[in-house]
Amino acid sequence: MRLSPAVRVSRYFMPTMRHDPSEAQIVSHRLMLRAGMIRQESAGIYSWLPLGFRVLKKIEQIVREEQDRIGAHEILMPTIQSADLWKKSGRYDDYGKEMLRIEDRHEREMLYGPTNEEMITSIFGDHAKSYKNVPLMMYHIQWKFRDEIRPRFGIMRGREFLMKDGYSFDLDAESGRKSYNKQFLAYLRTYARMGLKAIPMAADTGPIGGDLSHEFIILAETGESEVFCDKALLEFDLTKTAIDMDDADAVQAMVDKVTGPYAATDEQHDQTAFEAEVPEDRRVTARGIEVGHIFFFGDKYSKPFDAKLTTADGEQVLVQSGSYGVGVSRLLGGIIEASHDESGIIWPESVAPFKVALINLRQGDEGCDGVCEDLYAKFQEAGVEVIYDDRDDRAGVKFSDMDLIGVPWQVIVGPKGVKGGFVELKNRKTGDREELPADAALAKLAE
RNA sequence: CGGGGCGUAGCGCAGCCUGGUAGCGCAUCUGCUUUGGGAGCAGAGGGUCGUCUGUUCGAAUCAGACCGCCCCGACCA
Repeated sequence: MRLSPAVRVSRYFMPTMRHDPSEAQIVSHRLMLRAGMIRQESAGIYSWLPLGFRVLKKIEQIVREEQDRIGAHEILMPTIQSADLWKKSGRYDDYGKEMLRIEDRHEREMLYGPTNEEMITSIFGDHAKSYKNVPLMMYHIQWKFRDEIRPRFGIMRGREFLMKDGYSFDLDAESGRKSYNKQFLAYLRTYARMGLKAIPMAADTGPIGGDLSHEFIILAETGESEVFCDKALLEFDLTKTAIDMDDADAVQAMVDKVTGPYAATDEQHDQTAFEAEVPEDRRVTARGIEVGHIFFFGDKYSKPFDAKLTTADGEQVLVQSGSYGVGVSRLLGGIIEASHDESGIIWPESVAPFKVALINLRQGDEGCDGVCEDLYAKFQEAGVEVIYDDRDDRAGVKFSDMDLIGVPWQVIVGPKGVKGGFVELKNRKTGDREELPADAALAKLAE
């Protein structure tokens, strides 16, 4: 989806706040409200304002690209589902009060979907009948609703949230593992592209057993659970390694490499094993935020939905499946928790709402206006997303707002610079500034 | 759902105890002066005090019920 390439702050809807709203406790919630990215509509339910929407879409797009890269196909299933589907799997009763149940005008039982295993299994099962139809992966990025007992932390644990959920379909468990592995690596790439260090941790596999369930955790002080891992995992960078996703052995080797070192959430943690496996100086104990969960569940859903495939030998077997979730909206909060300072958000360039903030320090000054308008047009021509602060306001207001919303680069145009033939380029993250001619700044940012 | 707290202008809050014309800071609008890190002066607009019921001559203030929101706990992408 295409986002507008450039906006003027004077014509934008960006209700920034100078003070912290009293209801926000954690950093990401406070900053998202202050930056005018979201607005709470109800407990755990938010409207996405222009700035927040842009970031949400950028994150969504990265998730999408990495799913496409491993050959998963995007679909879109509805938010509202029929209770019948869930009665078939038995989860209509199991899910309890977290499921938002509604009734239509004909008094049919419906629900706002908390996830889509039932639906995708019935879609697949109705149309795929042969071993020739697999392996197959499909995913969608859709709003979900879980009626949390106590929503909190803003977007991090809302009731309505945007989630990518993917599903794999295979003829047997061995092939299923290959699909699982592909998703595993896709997840590492996805998070890395957002500037996050996500650590896969073995998760509870429930009644199915096996080793095919991982939670992806990013480290942040405000994390909901305590996690323990080998420091080696923090130093590993998958994006630096080229790998052929169709080479099952290479993929497995990579997964083994990343799952080798000790890593566990408090639920799975074994202190004795931790101390035995990891030298003291490499033991990391921190708090983590779960931003993804992948799970191979075999025939758990294919059985009730009777989703069977005919093998090459003419036998009927239940399809083997897994599901792969990414909390897309939660990631905004996660990224902010991991990347901010006293002044506000520091977006990694890959998800930043704009790459450049163009700041006119003297709106109405012929020279400043001229340089800014010229740069504004040229950034657009160069395909650089730019937000131009053209408000007739004090410099301090603009500096603060642009720092707050976390745009990676600021191009500052003031009367002194205009006279001297230069603009100032500031890096939001490092705070480094340099003075250089406008053309040079343009060239540097257009790279 | 248990425990705690809050609801007064867009945001942050005071007023409530002890009932009597609804206030402050920031933000907004107008004018002048300012102009490289959230300006100064002067003026202006903005409120069914969460809702309902009661007590009272009179309720933001007292009582009851309800609704909403926040925090702690059990639960979760």
